[in-house]
Amino acid sequence: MTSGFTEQETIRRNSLNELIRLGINPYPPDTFEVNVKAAEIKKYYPADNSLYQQTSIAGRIMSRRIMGAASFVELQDESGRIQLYVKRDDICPGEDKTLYNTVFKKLLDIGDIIGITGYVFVTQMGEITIHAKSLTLLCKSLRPLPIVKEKEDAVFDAFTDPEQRYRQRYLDMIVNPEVRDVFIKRSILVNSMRNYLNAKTYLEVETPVLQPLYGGAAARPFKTHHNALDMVLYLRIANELYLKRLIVGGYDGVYEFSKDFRNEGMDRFHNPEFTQMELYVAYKDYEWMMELVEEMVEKIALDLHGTTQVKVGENLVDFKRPWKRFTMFEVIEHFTGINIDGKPEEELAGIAKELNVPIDRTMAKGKIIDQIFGEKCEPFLIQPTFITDYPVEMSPLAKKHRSKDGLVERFEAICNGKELCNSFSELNDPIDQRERFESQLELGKRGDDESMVLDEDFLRALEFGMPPTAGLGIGIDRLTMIMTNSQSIQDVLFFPQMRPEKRITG
RNA sequence: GAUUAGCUAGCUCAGCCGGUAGAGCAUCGCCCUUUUAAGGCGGGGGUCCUGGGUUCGAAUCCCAGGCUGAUCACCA
Repeated sequence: MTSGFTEQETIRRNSLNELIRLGINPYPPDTFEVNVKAAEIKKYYPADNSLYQQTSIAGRIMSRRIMGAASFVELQDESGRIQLYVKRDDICPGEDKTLYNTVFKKLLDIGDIIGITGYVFVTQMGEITIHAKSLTLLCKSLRPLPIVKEKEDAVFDAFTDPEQRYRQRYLDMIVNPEVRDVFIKRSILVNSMRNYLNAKTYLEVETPVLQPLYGGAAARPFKTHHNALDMVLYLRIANELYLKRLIVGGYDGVYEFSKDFRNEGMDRFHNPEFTQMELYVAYKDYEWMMELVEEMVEKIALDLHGTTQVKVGENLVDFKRPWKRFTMFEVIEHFTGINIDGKPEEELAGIAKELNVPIDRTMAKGKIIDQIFGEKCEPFLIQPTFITDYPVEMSPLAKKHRSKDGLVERFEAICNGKELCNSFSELNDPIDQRERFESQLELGKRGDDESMVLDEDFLRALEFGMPPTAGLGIGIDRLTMIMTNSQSIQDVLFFPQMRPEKRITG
C-alpha cells in the first residue's frame, strides 16, 4: 500500500518476481527469430493453406480468451493483429504443465511481448489463427494498457482522450493502430519528395539550426544563448538565406528538410517546431517552379494513394495537373468583386473596413492586401490553386515582377483553405535587397514585430553574385495533414508540444 | 493571450435538488480444450485535477489555480 503502485501494477510486479523465481528471464537478451508478420499471413494464407506451417512470430498480447486448457490470444505486431491458439498439451508436451497453467494463465498479461512458433490454421469460426507449439516471454509489461474492444465496425471504450494520446504517443500507437499508418504515410511522403528531388540531381544539404541572425521569414524566433561564445543565438525560423548562400557558392540545386522554430501561438495548424522543405534552383524562375510543385505533389499523391484524388474532410481534393492559377488581384476581385489594383494604402484600409476585414495601424499596404486575401479568399480555395504576383511590401526576398509594377514574382499554392507552399523568383539584386531590408526595418519601427532583420553577410554574398534562382518552401506537416486527412497538426507529429505534465505516477 | 467545455477506478463513462462513490471492460479467485466485445459464478480496486470557501455534511455549490480540447487573435 505504501508502494504508490496501483493494484494492477502491484500484481504485475509480483508476477514479474514470480517469473524470475521460476527461472524465466522477463527481459531476455536473446534474439527471437521472426519469420513472418501478421498481415502477411492474413494476406497469403487464404489462397494457399500449405503456407506458414512453420511460423515464428513476435508481438504484444492485446487480449486473451482463456478456456481452461486452451486459450485464444490476440497478438499484435507491427503489421497488425493475428489470433493465436494456445493449447496446454501442445506448449507443454511433457508432464510439467507449469508453462501453461502458471506462466501463461497466471503470470502473463495483456501488454506483455511474446514470441511463438507454430502453424497456421483456420478455426471453426473461420479465423486465421496460429496454433502455438512454443511460447517465449520476450518482455514483461508492468502497466495495464487501455483496453479497446471491437465488434464488427463498432469500437468500445476507444482510447480517445487527446491529452493522453499526445502525451503518451506510444500508448496511442499500441491501441490505435491507424495512428501508425499516418506516420508510415508521412515517411512515404518524405521519401517520395526526396526521391523526386534526387532524381533531378539536386543536392540535399544541412544548414545551421542555431543562427546568430534569424531570417528568411516573417516570424518571431526562439532565443537561446551559447555559453562558450557568450552570444545570443536564435533557432532558425527558415533556412532560406543559408541555402541561397549555397547557390552563390556554386551549387545549382540545393534542398533541405528543415526543422524550423517559430515562437508564436499554437493551434491545430501550428506547432512551435515544424518541418519545411526548402528548395533553390539556379537559372530558373517562379513560373518554372510552379510546374515543379504540380508535378512533385501530384507524384506524392500517386505514391501515397495510387490516385491524384485525396479525401480531405468533406472534400475530394484532386492534385492532377495542371492546377488553377490566379493572380492575387484576380482572386480578390473574384471573391469580393473589388479590383484593388493600384489602390493606395488609405483606400485599401477603407476597402478592408468595408469588407469587415480586421486591420490595425501597424499594417502597411502589403499586409492589408494579405489580410483581405486571408479573410476573403484563402479559406474558400479547396482545390490546389496557385496564387501569383504578390505586393512587393510583403515579399522582401522576392524579385520584382518583370512586367507588373509594385508586384513581385511570387506564388503560393493554396489547398483546403490553407497555404501549402510559398515560392518566388529569388531577389538577387544586392542593391534592391538592401533597400528591402531597410524598409523592413521601417516596418519594425512601426510596430511589426515579425519584420525581418538586416543580414549583412547575406548581402555580402549577394554582392558576389547569385545566379537567377527559383526558391520554394513547402510545409511538410501541412502536406501530411492533407494527404492523411488529419484534422490537427498534432496528429501528424509524433510528439506535439505540450505543457509539462504535473506528475507521472509510479 | 481571450472565450468556452471538460478533468470521477488501468480505460470508457454515469453520478439529479449537497447526505459517506457506481457500471462495462480490465484486474483477482474458481469453472471451461476451436473462442472472438468468449461465457458462468464470486471478489478487490478511488488524492472524484489541486488549494481554499460556504455548510452539520461537498464529486456535486462558490472562489482561485493547473492541464487538455474547441473557437478566436498572431502565424506556416
